[in-house]
Amino acid sequence: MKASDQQKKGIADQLAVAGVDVGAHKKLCNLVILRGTEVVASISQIAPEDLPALCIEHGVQVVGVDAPCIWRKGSAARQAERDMARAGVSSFSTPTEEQGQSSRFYDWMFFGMRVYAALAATHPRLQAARYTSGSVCFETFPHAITCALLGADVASAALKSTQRKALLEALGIDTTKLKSVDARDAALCALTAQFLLRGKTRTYGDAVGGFIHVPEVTPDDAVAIIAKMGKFA
DNA sequence: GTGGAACGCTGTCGTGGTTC
DNA sequence: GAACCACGACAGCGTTCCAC
Repeated sequence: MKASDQQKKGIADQLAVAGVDVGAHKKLCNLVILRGTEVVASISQIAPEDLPALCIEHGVQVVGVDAPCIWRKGSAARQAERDMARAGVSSFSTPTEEQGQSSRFYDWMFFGMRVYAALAATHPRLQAARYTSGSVCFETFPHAITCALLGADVASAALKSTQRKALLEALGIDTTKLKSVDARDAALCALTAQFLLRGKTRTYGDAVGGFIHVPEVTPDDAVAIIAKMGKFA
């Protein structure tokens, strides 16, 4: 690792970052706050409107959110989703707002929009491909993060429960505070926030359809992570 | 009783194979 | 080559089962 990268990593590890996994009426949101590899907080069933105060209380710099930041416009999929499909990363297809209103199945997406709206005053959505400074939130999602860290051919949504837990542990994060799959997904979002602070993220999409940020690692790093995961990779 | 894991469901997209 | 269909992928939800 270059000296400048070491310095960025050190700064990123000192700052608190957060990940939010968005559910609907019953589950609400899961919030996980990381500082370095330490899980500072893991809180479940939080209303979107309560997130800013918790982020400020813990000095959170960047928030990764597991929910679409923008509805689809027209019949074509969002640019970010098309980009990921070309890269071999399957993703959930964001509907139009009208489609979202037609089924309760999409209630969780409206909760996601509430998360971005609630954070707008303290952590406005990053609307550029690269992070420069300040407190922001950004869109990401666990399967894409897993694909980015392990490779699309290794990551499996079917094994998400065990594989994502093993991935977090391979990266040195204590998962004992992360009781549910949702908490672990939020932790992966927080982890991506650390990569964003270091300038080590890959970005899919455009300003119109919104950006999706995922970690960027070297092939050697991916091999090392997979080796640490053992049978779960 | 509580919490975690597993499973099937919904809705849409992209891919690959088959048919015309 | 174009059109069609089947399949597998993702997300969250609800239910069921099992371990503690």
